[in-house]
Amino acid sequence: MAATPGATDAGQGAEPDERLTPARLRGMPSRLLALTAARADRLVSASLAEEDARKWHYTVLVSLDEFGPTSQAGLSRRTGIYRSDLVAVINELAERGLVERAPDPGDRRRNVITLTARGHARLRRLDAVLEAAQEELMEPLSVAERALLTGLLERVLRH
Amino acid sequence: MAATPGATDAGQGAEPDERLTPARLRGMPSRLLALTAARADRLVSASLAEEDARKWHYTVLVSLDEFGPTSQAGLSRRTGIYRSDLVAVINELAERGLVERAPDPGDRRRNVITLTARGHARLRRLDAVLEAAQEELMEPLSVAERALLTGLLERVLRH
DNA sequence: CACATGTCAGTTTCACTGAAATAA
DNA sequence: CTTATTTCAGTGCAACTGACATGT
Repeated sequence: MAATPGATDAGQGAEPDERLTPARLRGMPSRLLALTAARADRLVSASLAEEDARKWHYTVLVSLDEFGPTSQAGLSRRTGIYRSDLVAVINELAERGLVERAPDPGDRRRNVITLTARGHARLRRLDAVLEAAQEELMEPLSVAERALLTGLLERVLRH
Repeated sequence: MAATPGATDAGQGAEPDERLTPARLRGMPSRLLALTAARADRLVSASLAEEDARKWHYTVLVSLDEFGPTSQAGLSRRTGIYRSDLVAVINELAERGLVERAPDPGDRRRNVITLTARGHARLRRLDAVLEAAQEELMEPLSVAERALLTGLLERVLRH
């Protein structure tokens, strides 16, 4: 998803006719990964959009929930969202009353971002929505196969 | 890779500190897919860039090689590249002498794009480069595990 | 008439940069 | 003086849209 915001675009919306895909491309791991990530991203983004949320909203809310109130710079480091872009994300969350932005008395350069009660409630809702999206994505696989897939991906990622 | 051009961006370049990633995000399939696809894309794009090529160049060359001379609209349908953007891709390939653009005598709206001898040679080179990139990506996995991974991805994709 | 093709000019969306204001 | 934080203005790129000219 988003803690590395992830395959945001994930490629062209207009998928080509798969039957006409050149053989050399069909089994190529990088391509399969791109296609699958793109589908995952579409699923997740669409689910969140129905809840008036975006991936970064979720990422920030989760991070605040698990680590407690944090400065914007700290959030940026945790989430991978650029400090510049975080401003807008926090603005949107604050508008919706999901977080509060208050100056840090201990270091007056900082804003401390805090999850509100509404933010908590919204996060629980989004957790469920995300869970459902993952389920839909992995639907063709058994539980054991899902674990296998994530395990293989983790190993590829662990360099 | 590219036949659906794929997770082009694949997310922010600045990956967050993985140790600080919220637990709920860590094992999330959509996120693992996004991260892995991003890494794959970086690897592939960098390899191709060293050869003065981009993913779409490869996609178009492969498509011409496997299906023979094709109109731009046909190429667009096969590769998923927008017909508007194809113009630039074909221009770049033609500049390098890898393809030729000639009016179709049978249907004068069309340009027929043909792979040149140089284009063939370049394609063989790019095949090798791509193969090496896939190998580097999948390096942590055994041959059997690679097949397992691609098989699982194919099943997820096959809806 | 409609539809397809190749082209161009444009918007949008994101990742990303640079710099200013404030404070440590 | 150097460094960190927040913010804003703006760049670059890739996907995508709309429209036009030409031809079927």
